[in-house]
Amino acid sequence: MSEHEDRQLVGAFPYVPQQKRAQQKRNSLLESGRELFIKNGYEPTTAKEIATHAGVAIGTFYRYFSDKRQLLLSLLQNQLDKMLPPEPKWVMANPERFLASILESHFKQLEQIGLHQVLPELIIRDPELAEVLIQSRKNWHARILTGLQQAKEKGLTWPDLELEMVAWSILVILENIPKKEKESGLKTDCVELAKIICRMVFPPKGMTP
Amino acid sequence: MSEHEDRQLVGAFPYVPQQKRAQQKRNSLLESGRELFIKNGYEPTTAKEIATHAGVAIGTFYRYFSDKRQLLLSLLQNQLDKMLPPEPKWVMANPERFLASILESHFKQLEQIGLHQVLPELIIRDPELAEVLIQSRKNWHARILTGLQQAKEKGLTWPDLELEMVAWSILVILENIPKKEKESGLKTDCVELAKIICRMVFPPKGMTP
Amino acid sequence: MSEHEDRQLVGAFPYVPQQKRAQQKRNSLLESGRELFIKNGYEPTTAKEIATHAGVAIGTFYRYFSDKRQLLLSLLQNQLDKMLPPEPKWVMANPERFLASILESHFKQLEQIGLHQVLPELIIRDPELAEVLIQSRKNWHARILTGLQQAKEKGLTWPDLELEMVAWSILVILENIPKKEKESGLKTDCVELAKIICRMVFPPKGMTP
Amino acid sequence: MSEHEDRQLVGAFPYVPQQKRAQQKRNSLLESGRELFIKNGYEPTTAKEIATHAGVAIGTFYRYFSDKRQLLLSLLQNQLDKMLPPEPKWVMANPERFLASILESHFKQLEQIGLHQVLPELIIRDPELAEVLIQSRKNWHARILTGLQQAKEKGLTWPDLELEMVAWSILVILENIPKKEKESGLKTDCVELAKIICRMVFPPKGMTP
DNA sequence: TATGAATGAGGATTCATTCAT
DNA sequence: TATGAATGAATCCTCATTCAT
Repeated sequence: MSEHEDRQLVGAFPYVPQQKRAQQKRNSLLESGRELFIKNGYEPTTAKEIATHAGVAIGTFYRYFSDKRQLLLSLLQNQLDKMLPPEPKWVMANPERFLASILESHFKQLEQIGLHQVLPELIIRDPELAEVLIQSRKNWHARILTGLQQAKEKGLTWPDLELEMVAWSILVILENIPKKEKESGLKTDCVELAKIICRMVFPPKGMTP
Repeated sequence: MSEHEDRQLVGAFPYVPQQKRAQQKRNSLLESGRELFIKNGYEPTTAKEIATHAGVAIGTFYRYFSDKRQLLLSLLQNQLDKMLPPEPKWVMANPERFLASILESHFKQLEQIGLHQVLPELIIRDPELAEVLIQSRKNWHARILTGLQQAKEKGLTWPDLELEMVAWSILVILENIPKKEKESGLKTDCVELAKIICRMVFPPKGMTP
Repeated sequence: MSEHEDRQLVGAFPYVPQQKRAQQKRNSLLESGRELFIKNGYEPTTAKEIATHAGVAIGTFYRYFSDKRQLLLSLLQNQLDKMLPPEPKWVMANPERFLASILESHFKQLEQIGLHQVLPELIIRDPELAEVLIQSRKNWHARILTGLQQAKEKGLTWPDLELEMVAWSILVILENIPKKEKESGLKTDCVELAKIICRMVFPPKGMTP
Repeated sequence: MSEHEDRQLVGAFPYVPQQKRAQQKRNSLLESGRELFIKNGYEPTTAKEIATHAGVAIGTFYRYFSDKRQLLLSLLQNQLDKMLPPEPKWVMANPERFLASILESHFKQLEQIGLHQVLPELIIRDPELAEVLIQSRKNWHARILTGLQQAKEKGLTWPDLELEMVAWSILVILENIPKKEKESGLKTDCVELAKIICRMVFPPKGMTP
């Protein structure tokens, strides 16, 4: 039943089609929504636009989604799934490798990050959605935190490390890289970035902490 | 002529009233706009709402602002002015003190930060406005960068410090603190934060770099 | 494909419906517009009024017309087509018969003349529209002129006839008859009118020019 | 009391100032109204515009005129006065001279004709005003008619002349000359025009009617 | 008198949503 | 199922008019 894999969990959807043809139509709407939300923002994008872009009639839009918001939620559902961490194990020997993996998995999801641009607009208006997003961030945060804790327990980090705050700092930096790249137009040098972050966490090699 | 002091410069707008009474009304509209934008977001806030909240008729709104966007720009004009840096001198002896001053000046502007919540919504739709905001960020960034450069020239920092990226990291962290506080409900411990940041920049005291 | 016959060409408007039902609705709007424009004038007539009069919602109005002006243009498009001349051949033997035909075809278009009442209001504000109307008049003028020329070449007219100006005079007289009838409430005596006009053009029967 | 000469007769005016200064202000408003009505039409011209153009505040506008319509009426009152006929006596010996005088007096009032452009817009909406204008036309018509009658009584015209209709035709031609000149950009040749008109009225010289 | 700030009714237009075909 | 016509609430904005200064 692999067709049901991404069945939506948020809200009660009017209809998740069983037939392949219909599935395609639904996906086409999702994809159109994603593109238009990213390009024009959430509010300014109309249901009609999405339908037209997807090559279906407006009535069809409302067959698959109760409204614009629900399409967005489905989209996020999909994306948040993709955001699930690729086993973020903090490898003690070479912490920078850990960061590399996080950065890698993060940047490979550039499209999904596109949606991130849209979210701030929504968080204010949609507390339910905000909650979902905050949870997602908390997961990220927790994963980073866990890694740090393990490293700390092994005596690898600064002994007085404020785990919470460092984890948060790392999270914030990672989150904002796409924005930085977009504004500057330059690709970020991951090695340098990892070095910087590691200095927050680990004392210099030659120094006994 | 103190009445003219904060005359607005944003746009070529119809009217900035000369009379005290009218000035008050205009400010009242600005303040109402700020509150509602922060509370409900930009798009969902209507001109009528702002007028009603300010206790004036809708016509009065349009007397002072060509539209909602103009009001927002005026608001930002005010706020961005307030963001001008309070003598951002990087005091070599005690770098954490420098951070303290930045953090301090930053947190004292909590209201302005409120507006920041609104901005992402706008950046997609309003490239002109986006430009203004990006400029403002660049100023912040430049100021932090300058401080770091001076410190580096004095041999105080890690010798291989990637100035640009460190400055950007610091900026991002500072920018996101209000959001963090809002989400977690906790006040940030500035001392800890300063310590973390300093580790990105300076080698440990006892260590000759 | 008779459904496509009277597809509108004015402007690039959203939608000319393919379905019969919708066509009817569109025509109903056109007719309502015509009536209200004639009765109340162009400016004072609102889109809402037209929609209500046509028995549809305001949204439906904007489905078929981008705005009031567009509706008017469509209306004129229809009417100007109807104004195309019914073979305006100047029959040499009996010039008054020629006039009769013009007058006849002119008076049979009383509804279209209704719209003429509306036009002066628009010409000032809408140069594009004014151009269309002036062209239409020029056509009329040209047709009258051609007839006169033929008559002149055959030696039927006053030899020193100022063709241009006579044609213009006839045009003006014809154009204003509806107004005259409206103001006086009396039907115009076409025979008398024809006689008067013919005296401008032709020397008396018994007189060799 | 020559200052009172053009005291308004239409409606009850809020205020006709006695003082010279105020009179100037009032005239300035009238003149501004005239210019703007002619340039932009009646409806689209706002009271504010008129006031600004006249260099006074909007409140002042309403001191002198109850509203836009009343300003227009005052304007027409002035103009209609100017339209009073310069003793239109039909000189039997040379009828073309008569026409010359009419045409002359008519073309000397080109500015007033400017207002004529505005009237059609109003007639539909303002029956009271329409009445005034129709009366004015009737006066013109009556004057032309009288001249023709005298000529007819003297046996100068076609014996079967339809006085009413000829008078009307002449009126219509005269009325439309400014429009013609505006559209074609050419000055009308009065002599030719007079010739044409005379042929409607008088039999050829050599011919005993 | 003159000013111009304030008012708010009213017109234009959009778009989410429904429903008959 | 798919369509797209129809709806009308909601928003934007203007402008005639009033009234406190």
